[in-house]
Amino acid sequence: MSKQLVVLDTSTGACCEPLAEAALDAGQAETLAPMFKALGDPIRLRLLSMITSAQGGEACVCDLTPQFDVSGPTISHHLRVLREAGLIEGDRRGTWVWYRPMPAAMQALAAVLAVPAAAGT
Amino acid sequence: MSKQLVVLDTSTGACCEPLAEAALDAGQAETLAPMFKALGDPIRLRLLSMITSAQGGEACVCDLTPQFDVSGPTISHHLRVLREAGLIEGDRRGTWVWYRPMPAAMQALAAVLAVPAAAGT
DNA sequence: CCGCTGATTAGATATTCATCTAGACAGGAG
DNA sequence: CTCCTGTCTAGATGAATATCTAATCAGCGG
Repeated sequence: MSKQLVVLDTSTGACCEPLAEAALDAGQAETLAPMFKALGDPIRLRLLSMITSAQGGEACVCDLTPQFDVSGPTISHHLRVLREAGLIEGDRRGTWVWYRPMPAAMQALAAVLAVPAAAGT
Repeated sequence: MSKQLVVLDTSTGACCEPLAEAALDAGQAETLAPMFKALGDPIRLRLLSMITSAQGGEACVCDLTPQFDVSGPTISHHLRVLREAGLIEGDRRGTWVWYRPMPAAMQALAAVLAVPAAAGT
């Protein structure tokens, strides 16, 4: 289910193609902006980073929470924001809840940040 | 004002490296989160996209403003947020002001979104 | 200098957000 | 069932934000 499209144009055989040739339209911006907004908090950025780089591709809330100076409910709130933005998903497994990244969403954001190669040159 | 961080390790000279192997530390998150936050508004996202994909790698405020339904000062405010986040820079040329993207900053953000390729493997 | 156009700054306001405490819900152990 | 631990929800509050109008600054042409 989490098999996802690769937005890269590999026809030339090179990676890092200039993906952002055309400007986003209003609808795309309305879709993508909430995802970027979700990353606009240091705690959420670290949470996503921890989840994404975790062994096995997922992380337990019980391992995430103690790494921050804020209360448990605050971490829960931030995880919910990331989840509602479509950047992560989670499920309870017995006592603990585990979260995984959603690669397609992250790739969609990365694509927006691809600067046309000829920008400066 | 405009500080010039480069959070990327480009020492290998190769592109598309798996940059997000390790989780961000608190300091990196504090640096990067304001940049993501700046992109967390549809108008700013479109502004950056327009500037980035503009002919010649820069765009005039006079061409950007009419494409939105908000007032001139509001566009000016959003451009300032993008500028203070280090994502764009601008200068006045006679009557008009032109903005350009800052590719290093955008690449730093894209690197955070690189999902470790071996996540599932 | 005076007026005109483009862009930014200043101040006001209504909304959104991050955080907390208190309480509820889920699941396992005795 | 009862207790305990882990996680989430609810409600409150102070701070940050997006937007506007009015005013200011920068440059150009008479």
